[in-house]
Amino acid sequence: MSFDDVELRHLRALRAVAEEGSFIGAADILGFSQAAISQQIAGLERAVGQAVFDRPGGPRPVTLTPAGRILLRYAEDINTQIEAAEHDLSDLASGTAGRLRIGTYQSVSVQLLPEIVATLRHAAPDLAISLVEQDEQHVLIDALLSGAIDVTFLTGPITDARLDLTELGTDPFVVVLQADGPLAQENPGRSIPSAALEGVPMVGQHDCDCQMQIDNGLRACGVRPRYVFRSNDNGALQGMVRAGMGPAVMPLLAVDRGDPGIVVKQLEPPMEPRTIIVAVPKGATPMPAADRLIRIAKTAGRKRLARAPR
Amino acid sequence: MSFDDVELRHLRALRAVAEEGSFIGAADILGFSQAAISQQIAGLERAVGQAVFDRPGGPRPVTLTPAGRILLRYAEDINTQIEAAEHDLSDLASGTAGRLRIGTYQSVSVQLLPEIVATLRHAAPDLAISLVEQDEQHVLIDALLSGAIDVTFLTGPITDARLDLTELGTDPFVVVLQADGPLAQENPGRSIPSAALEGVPMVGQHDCDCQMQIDNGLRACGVRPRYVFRSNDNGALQGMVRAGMGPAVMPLLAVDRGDPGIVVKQLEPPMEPRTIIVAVPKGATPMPAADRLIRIAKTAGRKRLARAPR
DNA sequence: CGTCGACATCATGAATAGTGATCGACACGA
DNA sequence: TCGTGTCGATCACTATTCATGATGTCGACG
Repeated sequence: MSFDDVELRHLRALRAVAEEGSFIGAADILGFSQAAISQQIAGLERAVGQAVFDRPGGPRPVTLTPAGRILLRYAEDINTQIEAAEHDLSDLASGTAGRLRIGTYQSVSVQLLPEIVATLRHAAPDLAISLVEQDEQHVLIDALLSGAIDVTFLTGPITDARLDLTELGTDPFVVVLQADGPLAQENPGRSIPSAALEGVPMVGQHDCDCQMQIDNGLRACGVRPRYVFRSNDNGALQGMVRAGMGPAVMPLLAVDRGDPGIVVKQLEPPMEPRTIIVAVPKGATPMPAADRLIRIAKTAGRKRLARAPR
Repeated sequence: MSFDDVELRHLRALRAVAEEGSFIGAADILGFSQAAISQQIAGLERAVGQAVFDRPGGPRPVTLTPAGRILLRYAEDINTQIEAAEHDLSDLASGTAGRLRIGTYQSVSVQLLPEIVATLRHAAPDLAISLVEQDEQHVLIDALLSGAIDVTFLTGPITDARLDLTELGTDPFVVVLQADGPLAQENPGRSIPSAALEGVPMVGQHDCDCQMQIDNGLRACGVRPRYVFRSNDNGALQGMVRAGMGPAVMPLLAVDRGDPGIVVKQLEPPMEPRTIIVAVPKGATPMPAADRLIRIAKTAGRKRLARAPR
């Protein structure tokens, strides 16, 4: 018989008896017989090795011993914890409260995510959403697998057996040109042949997953890109295009199409587009809030992205 | 099946499995079979209404679900509480730590209590001793019965069925005279007849339990006391005696006998002495620290007080 | 494709919790 | 002082729960 035999049942009985001042009252509250309460308290006292109640006998109320008072204080605290846990878990189950940590990267952050987050906030006002922006995809994946984030956006094509992937659609790579620059004038249509970029000084991001995909795509078209300006800020890139530094190949999502100083053209032949993906850990129990996010993201993707391939 | 069915056993299993990453490991730690752990986790999951572990199957370790992570955090907290409770209770049982609140009143505070507290501190260095000084006895008794203090000094004679009384000894009432005043010169022996006080201006305390006992005692000897100065500070009273304001009748414990300006004489016939008593609530489980205090106080009483009557 | 490792499940026996009845103690009122 | 009522303890009994060992199932790995 030791302290480890204390169970929540005992603490609940302790609380009830202390509140009611009688075993019978506690029995009523807890829905047990008086004998059950008597035995529970006896069990508790055996476990802690000392009496927790003084029983004056007769119709007088039982009172806490010093040990009982100490124990009761902890019992109250523990009860509070349990209730908080219950609350948190029901929040989690409903997906409408608690915490959702979302991994994201720049181009998604700019255009797609604000709309998704707004919708999610509206659907679950008490959900604490936190965003982790990180342009290196493998870092996002590591964070997801380690539990540092609950769900993350990624770009495909990608296959990873440890992830559960949901494709939202595709985001084509486009060429961004100075609106009245020579390349735009030479190519008045909606597209521009990839050969037109060969040897042209360009602007682009610093080496990252996204830029590598662009460069690989260009090389596949026979273009060896030459960069005269690099920045990871899409607005800065677009500003440089506008200023005539050179064209940029960017994912469409990253382009601010309201800018009159630039024009957007499709590459001919088109590069394989990247797919926008939401990922959660494979096999792991999903957070309902993450499920909700994915549903919302799919809706947003249908509206804002090209149809997903296959 | 509801959240109320969660028991500490479940949380212990949760912790063990989460730490070990396997049911079998947890079973080893807790000293159960693997089947038992499996059932405990299953019971926990039924109680909370959602899975707490993802079982990937095969030799890969089980991992917490989001719900499991939340629950585990609370489980850790609760475990901490339980351990703290165990610690506090063992402190209480040994009486060497924790908290002891002692009720006291002025004359005990001055001479008897410092020695007792010093001894107690030496015997139980980690015990947090707090003193509540209050000269109105019924307030001390109320505080004791309501649990605001754990043990209190009182003065007798007293009978109260709600209290468990321990008499430490008696503290006689004595007459304090100006050393070279007329009353001292007229009564060179060790005692003074009560009649000598009749009509003499005296100094005494404001009306309190103690002073009432003195006045009743004097009246029983046929003396109607007349006070020309009152203070509840024993030092002030003694100073007034020294200054020749008049004699005082005080409990011996309250007299600073090292003062050469005063002499102490027994009253003849003697008044019924007050008894010094330590009280704890009757019937209630005693605090071991209170028991220890009482034992120490009895020793101190034997040394410093007259033998307790009968 | 078979084996191994790990969890689930099942049948069983033991421990335990809960129940209703009864006992004993105490305060209170006649 | 003696019922009397109230309350907790205890008892015997029942139902539930718990733990076990054996077996089943699933996935990973070679």
